[in-house]
Amino acid sequence: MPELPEVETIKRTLSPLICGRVIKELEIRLAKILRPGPEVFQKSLPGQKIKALSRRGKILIIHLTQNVLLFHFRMTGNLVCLSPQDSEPRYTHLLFYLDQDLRLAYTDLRQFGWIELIKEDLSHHRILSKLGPEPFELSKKEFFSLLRARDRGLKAFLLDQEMIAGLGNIYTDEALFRAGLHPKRKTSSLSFEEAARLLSVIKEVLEEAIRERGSSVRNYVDGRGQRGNFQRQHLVYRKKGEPCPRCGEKIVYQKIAGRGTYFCPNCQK
DNA sequence: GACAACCTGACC
DNA sequence: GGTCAGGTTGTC
Repeated sequence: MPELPEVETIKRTLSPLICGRVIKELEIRLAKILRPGPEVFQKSLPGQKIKALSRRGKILIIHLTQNVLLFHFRMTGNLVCLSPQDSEPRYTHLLFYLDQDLRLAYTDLRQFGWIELIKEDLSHHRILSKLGPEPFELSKKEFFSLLRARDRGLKAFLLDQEMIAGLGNIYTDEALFRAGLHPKRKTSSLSFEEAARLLSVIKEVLEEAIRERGSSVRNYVDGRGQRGNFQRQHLVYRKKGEPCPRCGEKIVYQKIAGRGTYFCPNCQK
């Protein structure tokens, strides 16, 4: 489900609701999503205060008094804060009971996501430390050299979290369209100017998506349970057969790098 | 690189 | 019935 803009929106909407709250109790209904396992969660979490929220790539980070929780939502995971009158969402697998009568529900229809409890330092975490740079912190020169590290298709490169963190299927397709680049174009064939343009539209599309509070294509809602609006601005994603907004040719759908990919064969070379 | 695997549901 | 889904990982 969520890519960088959605996780960022969850972070921003959840922060004011749960920072400063204390975890009173924990209800675990699906143990397999918890790392290292349910016993550690049950033993460690009650009594801890939520200090701050942050994000790295598509991972949401909750900083507690003693520990840190990492959430990876994969395709359909989500985290919502419930008021006393709110009914519990479907597919709730973990429920935090907080003070002030609040509940924090982790839901995940497809059960691909995971939550990890960490004791030690974040900086040498096996997953976090392997993530590529945040798009907003990436310079043209760094991006250009990442592109040349290994020659492969642009779509596969942009989806690779170890190259650049946070892009998924939607924003990859939208950025490649804005840049006028074909998803199968080889990374090392880009000129410096093309690379600079690609990086600039990546930042642009992510910023716009965050401003619109993410894309709600199907299930996604933010930390308050509200849908995002950026799906209305999508130019190619899920637009198979529709006219290209730039040239009018039909948008094509093709499986590329293992993912359903939408692009304009006329505008993207 | 392609493909299956992990799951449940929506849509044709 | 088959195909597809805001993701990642392990296997040829």
